[in-house]
Amino acid sequence: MSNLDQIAKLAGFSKATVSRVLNQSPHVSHETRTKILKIMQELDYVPNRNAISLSKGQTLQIGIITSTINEIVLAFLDSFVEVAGQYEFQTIIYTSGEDKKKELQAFEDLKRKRVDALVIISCVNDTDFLSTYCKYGPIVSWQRMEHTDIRSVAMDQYEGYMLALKHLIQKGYTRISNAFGRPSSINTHSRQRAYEQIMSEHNLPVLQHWNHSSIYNIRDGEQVVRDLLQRREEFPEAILCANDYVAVGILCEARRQRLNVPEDLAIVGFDNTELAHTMGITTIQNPIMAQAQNAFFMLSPQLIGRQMELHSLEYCLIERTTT
Amino acid sequence: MSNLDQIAKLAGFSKATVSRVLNQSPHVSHETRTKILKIMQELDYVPNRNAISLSKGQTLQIGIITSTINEIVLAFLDSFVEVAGQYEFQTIIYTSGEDKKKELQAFEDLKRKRVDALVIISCVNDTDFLSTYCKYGPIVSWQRMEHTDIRSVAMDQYEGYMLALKHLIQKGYTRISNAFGRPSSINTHSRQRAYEQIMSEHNLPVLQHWNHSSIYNIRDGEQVVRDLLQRREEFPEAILCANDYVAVGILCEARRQRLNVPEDLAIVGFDNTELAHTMGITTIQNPIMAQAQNAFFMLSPQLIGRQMELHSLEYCLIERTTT
DNA sequence: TTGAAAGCGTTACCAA
DNA sequence: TTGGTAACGCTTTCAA
Repeated sequence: MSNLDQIAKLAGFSKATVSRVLNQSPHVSHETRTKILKIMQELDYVPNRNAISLSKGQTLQIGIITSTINEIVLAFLDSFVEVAGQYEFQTIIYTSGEDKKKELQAFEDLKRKRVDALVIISCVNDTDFLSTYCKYGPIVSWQRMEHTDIRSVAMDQYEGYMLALKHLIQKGYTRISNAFGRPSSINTHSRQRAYEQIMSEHNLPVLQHWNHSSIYNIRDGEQVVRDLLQRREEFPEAILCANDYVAVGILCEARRQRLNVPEDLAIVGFDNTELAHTMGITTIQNPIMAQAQNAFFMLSPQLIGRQMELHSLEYCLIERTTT
Repeated sequence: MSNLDQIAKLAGFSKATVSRVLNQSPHVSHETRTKILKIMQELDYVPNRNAISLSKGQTLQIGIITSTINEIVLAFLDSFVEVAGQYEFQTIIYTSGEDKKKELQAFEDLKRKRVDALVIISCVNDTDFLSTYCKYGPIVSWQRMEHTDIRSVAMDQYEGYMLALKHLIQKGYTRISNAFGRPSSINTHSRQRAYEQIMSEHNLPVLQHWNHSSIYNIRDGEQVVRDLLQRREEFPEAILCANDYVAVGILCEARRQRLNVPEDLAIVGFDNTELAHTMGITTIQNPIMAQAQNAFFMLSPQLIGRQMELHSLEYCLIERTTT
């Protein structure tokens, strides 16, 4: 493998000049440049990334942290990789599996300059603690955060959930249940707030066993239906789901149990993923791609010294066949 | 940010000794070690990754190349990140979007020592050309490859497809159609070979318009059903799919078109993903996780100087409700 | 057990 | 427009 020194010697110039050619400096004569470029080509030379990173103090790598990669995360991840790539940044995945120690490695990697910035999709460490890492580089979060200086790119789900609730009530459903995600998350709190508010406003019944938590995926959704069926006489008319995948699970299991959707049970998903479209599930359109792009845009002032305009975000309801 | 030099000076030792502490060298007195460790702690010191990578000539990063991240890729990616992480390796995603130039960047990054190794999930460049990069580091592929020294971790899909075909024939289906993936891929050729062989062996009909190519996802699957319905009188009894997602699309669209599954149309997926289970789709179990682990194991001799035993791979058929 | 010094391969500042 | 040289922060070899 050839290096700058060899190129310089062969060309009869100094390393400095070769470096200038590499960095498209205007202060190189045309002649010199062509000569050096020719030699680089002959030697099949490419600069060593580690040396550049060390010297510049910048790696052009961004870490992205998630407890696990599922289809919801995928939509965000995919969009983020795409937009970061447009600005020459690469993306490194850190999956924690909910392990605090493992998750912390990503933050340590910011400190040790392996990555220039960090994007949190989900995290389990204390956010106040995590925000002490902000001094090592910019950090943004998809997951909503409180009491920290880590900015979040997500929207308050209160609005979106409200949309779904109003839709159900307007359609005449009154016995409304929920399949929430992480119990302690801000999203879940927002959703609960919306639910409680509207149910009491309209004087609608709320049964304890209608509200499930820690429901994340298809299998969890299937289980919810089986749980609800335990008390058939108190069966809800509609269910709001943590995400579309939960809705898929509920829909499939409901069919398996000979329930008619939406007559026996109406279902509303969340996110408007491809699958919700395919299976005809009414859902809330969550602009994930726009949020992923915003995540990069929020990092960009510190990364590339450029302020980018953020996409404006808005929920909307997509009515399909499950309500 | 503190560095080795500062630690050394404060501790009253040389950089070499501090470095030895960092690398758990046995040639440091207990006293010295504790003293140095204490100072590191006080200064909140962590070594700079770029400096280490430059000095050692190793980055502990592995690049993984795919044209796009979809759910099938996800299963592989997720498992690979997991196993690589166990050996302290991080994973960098390169999505090419089928763009040869963009894809090549990953290989250039191997050359410029940004990554220590490469895993190809799918690629569009000429494989003979790509294999010239093998001299810069180990490369393995999930996608099957021919005529190169890039080893593949995938199985010949002939076997798996045969399993599905025999199952259908045994169940009495005779008008069998296909939804293939990338037309030029080795997988597709294997599948076609299996199909042609068994159909001629059993003297079964093969209609031109039964065989679709470039069918990759749910939407493509939906379209296949609409296409087939164009000629209702020549409608097949069964369809084999490129993957489970295609099968999902076909199943959903079939229902929408009031076709009964499996009476009017039997469906067989491929891969046995979570979704196939949920929707009760008969499919071929493809040990993706084992293949992802094998991918790392095949790199490991050159990466960590250790030969690992590969998982043995085997297909099997999972019968559910769509056949 | 410790230290001095030469790498690793760039960039960037100051002169010329 | 060019060159010399000091960073960048660590590892590793050779001596002591």
